[in-house]
Amino acid sequence: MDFIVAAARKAIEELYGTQVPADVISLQETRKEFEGQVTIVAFPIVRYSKKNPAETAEDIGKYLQANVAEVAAFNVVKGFLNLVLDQQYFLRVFHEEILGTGFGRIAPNGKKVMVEYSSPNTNKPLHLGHVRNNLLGYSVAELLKASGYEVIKVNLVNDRGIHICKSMLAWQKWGNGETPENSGMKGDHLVGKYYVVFDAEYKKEIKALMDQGQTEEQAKKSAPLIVEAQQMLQQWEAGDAGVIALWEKMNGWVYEGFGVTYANLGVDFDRFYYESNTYLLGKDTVEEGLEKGVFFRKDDGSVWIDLTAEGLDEKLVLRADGTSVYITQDLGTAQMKQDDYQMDESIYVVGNEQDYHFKVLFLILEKLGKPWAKGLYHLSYGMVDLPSGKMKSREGTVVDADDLIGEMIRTAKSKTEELGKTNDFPEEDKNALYRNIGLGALKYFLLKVEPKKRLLFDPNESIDFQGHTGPFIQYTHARIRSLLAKAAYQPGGDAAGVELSDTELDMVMMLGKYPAQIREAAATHSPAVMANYLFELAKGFNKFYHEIPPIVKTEAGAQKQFRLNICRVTGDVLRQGMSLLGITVPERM
RNA sequence: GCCUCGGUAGCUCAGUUGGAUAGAGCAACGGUUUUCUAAACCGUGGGUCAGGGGUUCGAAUCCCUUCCGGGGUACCA
Repeated sequence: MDFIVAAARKAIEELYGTQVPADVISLQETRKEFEGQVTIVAFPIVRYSKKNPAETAEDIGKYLQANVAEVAAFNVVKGFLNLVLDQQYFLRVFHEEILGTGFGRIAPNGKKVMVEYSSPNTNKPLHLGHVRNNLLGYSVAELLKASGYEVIKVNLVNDRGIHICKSMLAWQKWGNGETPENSGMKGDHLVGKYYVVFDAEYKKEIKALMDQGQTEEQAKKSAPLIVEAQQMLQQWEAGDAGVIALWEKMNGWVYEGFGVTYANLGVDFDRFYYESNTYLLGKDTVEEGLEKGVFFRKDDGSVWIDLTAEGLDEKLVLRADGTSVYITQDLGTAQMKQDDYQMDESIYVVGNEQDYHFKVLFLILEKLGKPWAKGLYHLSYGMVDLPSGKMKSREGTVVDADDLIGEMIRTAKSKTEELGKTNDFPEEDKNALYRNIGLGALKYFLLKVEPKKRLLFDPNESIDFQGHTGPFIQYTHARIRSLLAKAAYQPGGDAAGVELSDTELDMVMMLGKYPAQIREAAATHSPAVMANYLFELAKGFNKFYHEIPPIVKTEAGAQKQFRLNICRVTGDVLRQGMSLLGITVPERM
């Protein structure tokens, strides 16, 4: 629509003798209740026209109608100039751009971006919060790929630390040699079970100590279990062969379990980093900062950065005993990732409880003069809450990822069977379909909400399969595929002899937006943008489908071919767009 | 306390480079199947865009302020 802006500026120049910047021409889609497709707002122009908005709009409308071939007519309503574009214009756009093979494919931009997501702890299974993280990370990576980036998906696994030692210790004490094999329990769940056991036993000890007169704080520090876990962590850091072997064994179980969950979610990674390899990094960076005078050392030997000038606090970057803290590691890891890949941008998909951490991290890297620091971005997303509030593993209120996936598939199965449309499917296809629909519903549910907003999940209310949902879009796609098959669709056709009805025009306009939607979703790191667009498109298609006479039974000709082309492109855009959300669409359902 | 992110229909959410009478889905009610899949379509009702002030021709959108909610503010990660 750039040509409208250009023409309007020319109109103003010729009518009023003054040049105006492009942003004076405010273009918007014409609201449904008025005639036309594009609207120019007259108010910003009045200071150049020196006339009232209605007269200004009238002037420009007349000029455009006379001088721009595509402008067939216009009307003015309260200072809004609504332009009616020629049908031929839309038909040309449809046949030359939308119908082309490259539609929706954006050329490589030569830039490399890293997306770090998932990044789980290895002491317990994944829950709904992780699911949101994984789906967001995967989708953002796909969106960036589609908008021209080279993408590296990275998972930074937190595989060491006190929490893992807790599981290890509890298993050692009370596990009786239980393994995933002999118990039939998924590895990550098994390890998680002992994490819970640890916590329960630890609490008992605390209570006992408090009964003996200790304060809660003392008790928490002196309970034998926590002391033992800390010793275990020290042994781990010292490279104790027995502890390392146990650690490797139990982490192995967890990775096997995570692998299954990742496969079910359909997410993947190009590279895994492990904190056991990175937790010592960052000390060089601290040295560098001291040399550059960005950091300073206190009398006790601890190293700090003063960010009060930026409205933040003083922040510790190295402990007095010379060991790393979280941010030390992250400074080092950021440098390592940069050295490994030399990417232009780097996105961290991490919950909003770490907003402050990343603000500080990026600021420090900038102060250290890292040229790549400006390419860092924290994709911060809101927590997934239950009606009762936050999910808490200790109170057993977490929604387990594997359970949820299983439940979604079962629900999809029962809903599908209720409808009875797939009774003739082979068993294998049925199961694939249930999985398709169940996961489609779950993924869409999580991705349609703007990332930074918190998300409410009610375990007692199953996720919908009707209305603004994944299955709605999947259904629309299946319907299109079925129709095309019945009509024995063949590509081809041109604008000659085609008349556009209102819904057909709507479809052409909506389809035309697809590339811009990819760009916007990628630029704003928001799968929700794509999700909402696809819903609008599917809704528009269903309306179109109901309004026009049955295509299959229509007599062959330009109009029929045009409608089939609309069906085909809509199906393709739905399929491609959903794949950018990590959702697959079925051929039948 | 300070920092930060939210608050839009009964519920879940769209809508912010400032534009027309604020939109969907669910739920409720009514209609559509001798027509290509009714997981669909059409219609009805439903709003103090948290409150107040300001800027503007025009504010859900920008500024100030109050209230409510989340998160952060560790020599934890």
